[in-house]
Formats: sequence, structure tokens, C-alpha cells
Amino acid sequence: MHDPRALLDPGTEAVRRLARRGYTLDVPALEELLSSRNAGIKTADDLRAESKKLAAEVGKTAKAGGDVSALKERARQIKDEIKQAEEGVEQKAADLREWMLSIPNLPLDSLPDGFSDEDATEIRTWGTPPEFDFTPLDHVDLGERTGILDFARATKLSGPRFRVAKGAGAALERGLVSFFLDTHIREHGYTEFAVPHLVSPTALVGTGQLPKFEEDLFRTSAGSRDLYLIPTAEVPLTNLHADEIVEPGELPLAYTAWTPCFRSEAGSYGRDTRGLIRVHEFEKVEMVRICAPDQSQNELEKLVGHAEALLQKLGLAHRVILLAAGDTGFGAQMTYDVEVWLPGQNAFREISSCSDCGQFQGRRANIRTRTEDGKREFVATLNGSGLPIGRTVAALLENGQQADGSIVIPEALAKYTGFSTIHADGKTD
RNA sequence: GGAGGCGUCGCCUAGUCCGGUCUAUGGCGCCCGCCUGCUAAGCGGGUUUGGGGGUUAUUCCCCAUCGCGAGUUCAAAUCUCGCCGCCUCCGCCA
Repeated sequence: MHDPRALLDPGTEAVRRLARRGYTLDVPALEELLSSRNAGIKTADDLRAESKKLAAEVGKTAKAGGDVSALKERARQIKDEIKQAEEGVEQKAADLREWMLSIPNLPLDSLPDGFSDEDATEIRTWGTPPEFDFTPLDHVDLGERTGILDFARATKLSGPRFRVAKGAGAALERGLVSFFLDTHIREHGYTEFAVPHLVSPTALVGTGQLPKFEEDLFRTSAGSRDLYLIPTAEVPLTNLHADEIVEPGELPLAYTAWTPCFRSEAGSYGRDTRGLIRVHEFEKVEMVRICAPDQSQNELEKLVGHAEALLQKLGLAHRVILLAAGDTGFGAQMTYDVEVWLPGQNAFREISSCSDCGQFQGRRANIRTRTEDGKREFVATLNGSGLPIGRTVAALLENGQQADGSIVIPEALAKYTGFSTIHADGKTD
């Protein structure tokens, strides 16, 4: 969310910057709304001041035995006027808030122009895609042939876009979770959390999924409660400090959590319908960093480095791209995507998205810290996948496949799975 | 789900029965100053948060805020109703 005054400050260049992501800011309308709201506040405040004076006068006069009926009559009139003024202010304040909540974050000027992933800038690549002297299969064929993935039965249970993993497939998922968490905790300095997977609408407003993107979420209701399944652990992790002031000495905070993620995938009919790439429910280890606003760019570099480190330990070729201004997510001011090489698709595919949200979420969730001179300011927040389990399984299967139908598991992970080869029949050793 | 208790400006706390003198008491902590070889103690002052207005050098004025919301009243921390959270006990449950 933005501070309306900051948006109207010419120095912010909000109109130009929002235009880069296709958002047109109506400055005159915003000026009008803000100033009429403020005028309403002044009117109501002044009336209340008068009302308080009258009440005190009534008390005094009554004590002295005077006649208070005229004073009371005037006080009742003011009360009506206050009510009227307040109703106007409330309406305008609600309109203003709704508007502010719907405006995306300002992209940084360092981002490339454009609106699609084709406009992204490639930052660096790591590793070499494996060469095969046979036609590599994709992870769906590999998983079904070895019997470690079962999409047909997942559909029987829950419909399309779910997965069942069996035997080595399930063990692979569990091993990856431990491997990712251990690396972040022991080598990257993160604190592990276990968090609720159902959260309140308020939490989702805090991180920006609501009110605009409700159709992407799974909503639950039980009794009078209204809870949503989390689309990412970013939501509970970031909101841990909602309505708090985090002392500067505690920053930066580095949090990680392993959770399921639930996404309705509305509007993606026909895209990645096969396999693990786009499903309604997947496991993910998420990283969240919270820092002073002037540190967010440094922190973003660390964050993306932590995601890359996992792929490097697994020996998976990947590249880092800087998303174009118009392709960057609603809450982010800058996003690096890490893309892993998928031989089955003969392409790099997104496996991690690392975003610097600046103070955008901090303001929405009311997470603050203090400046050197003790003033309160909103923190900056960052989040990145580190990493999603399903997409990593897909990458491991496709990159590790051998001519004999077996799959070789990287050494770093074998310590966690207890096997280093999945044979064509699904057995391991 | 049922019964009871509690919720006050960082922490603790007075005030709530009986509405106006609450501009919310006191202590602790913290900040500034005085005193002082130094430190402590002592003394004096300050210390909720959010918003609006005027000035823009500072500063000043106003409004809201006693868990949240509604109501009664000229006037609510105080009375009424609803809700939320926490604690204790009971029921149910993995």
C-alpha cells in the first residue's frame, strides 16, 4: 500500500513509474479525495471541540443551579452535525483506503521495460544443461514409468492439478524439505518456523493477496470464521510482526518455513496442465527477510543467492533473470526469478521468485522499526522460494535421468534420502 | 460448546459500585538537566499512540484513543448491549 501523500509528491514520480506496469494514476481525483477527506476531518474535529466545551458548561451551570435547557438544546444540535460530518469522513476514508490497497507497488527504475518474461534481463547463468544421447523424457513420464508419481490417482482423489507421490517419490520430497531447511538454518542464518496454514483475511491484506486477488485463493468457512488456505508461507511469516515495532538491533530478520501452498490457478487453464509444475497444492520452503528500508536491495542479493545455493548443491543448471517492470508482481518493487533447466521441456523454467517489496507490505501489515533518531518507520520486506518441492523434484528427475531408465540423485541430497539411484522399476539403492 | 474471571498511556498499578473535579493516579523503566574525582543515590523536568489544522525555524492549536464496536446522556474508563482475546473449570476431541 502507498501513502497517498507520497503518491502526490512530484518527487515520487508515481505516475510515470506506475505507467511502466500499465497502471494509470488519476492524480486530480486523488488530490480531490484526499483534501475533501481532510476538510471533513477538520469540520468534525472542530464540532467535537465545541461539543466538549458545551458539556463542561452544562456541568458547571447545573452545579451553580442555573438553567441548562438552552445549552442542552444547542448540544443536541451539534451532536447531529457531528454525526453527519463523521459519516462523510468515513465514506471518503474507506474510498481512499480501498483505492490505495488496489495500487501496485512502484517498480524501481533499474528494472527493464516491458510486460512479459521475454522482456526480462538475464543476470547470470550457472552450470551447463546436461546432454543426452537419447531423447530425454519429462518428469511426468519419468515419474509414472518408475511409479513414484501417480497423477491419475491424484485426479481420482481431488480432481486435476494434484499429485500423489509414492515410495522414492515421497521420500524425495521429504528429503528435499530437510535438505533445504538445514541449509538455510545452518549456512544462511535463517530461523525456522512452523506456522498456521489457515490465515485471516487481515493477514492476506497485509501481504497484498487481498483484496485484489481473492480468486487465486482457497477460502474456507467453519461457523462464523472466514479463513483462507495460504498460497505461500510468505503470508504467515511476514505477518508474524504485523502491528509490531521491531527494534533496529533485531534487523535484519531471516525466517524460513516449510508449508503446503494452495493456489486456485484461476485463469491458467491449459497452461502446464501436466505434472508438478502448476498444481493446486504443493510443498515449499519459503524465505522471508525483514530489514530497514535502505537495506532492501542488499538483502535481495543475499536472498536470491540463498535460492541459487540450493540449486548449485544439487548441480542443477539455472539462470537468474531480472523481471521487467510490467511483469513484476503486485507487491514487489523488484523481482529476480531463478529458472532451472528442464530437459523435458528443453527450457529454463521458474523455480524461485525473489522479491524486494520495499515498504509496501510493511505499510499494509503495519510492521515498523525505528530510525536512528528514534522515529518510527515502516520496515522493508522480502520473500523468495527456497525452494518449491514439486518443481525441484521435476528438475531432479529430468536432469538425473539415465539411458537405462534410472534416475541419479545428487550426492548432497542422497544423504537425506538414503538412496542415490532410483531404478526404472522404482526401487532404490 | 457451557460456566466464571480478567483486559487502563513500555511493564506493574489507582480509578469503575455512585457519570462531570480524569487534562487517567502512583511506582518501575527510559530520556534530559542539576549535583558529584567516577559511578550510584538524591533533586528537578519529560515520557501512549494515531490523525487534522496553522506555521514551516522552532513551535503552537485541535480531535480521537482506558481490548473492539454499538447504545443511553448535554457529558462515559465509569451505565447498557454485542463481539474479540487471555486465564480457570467442565464437555468434546487427535
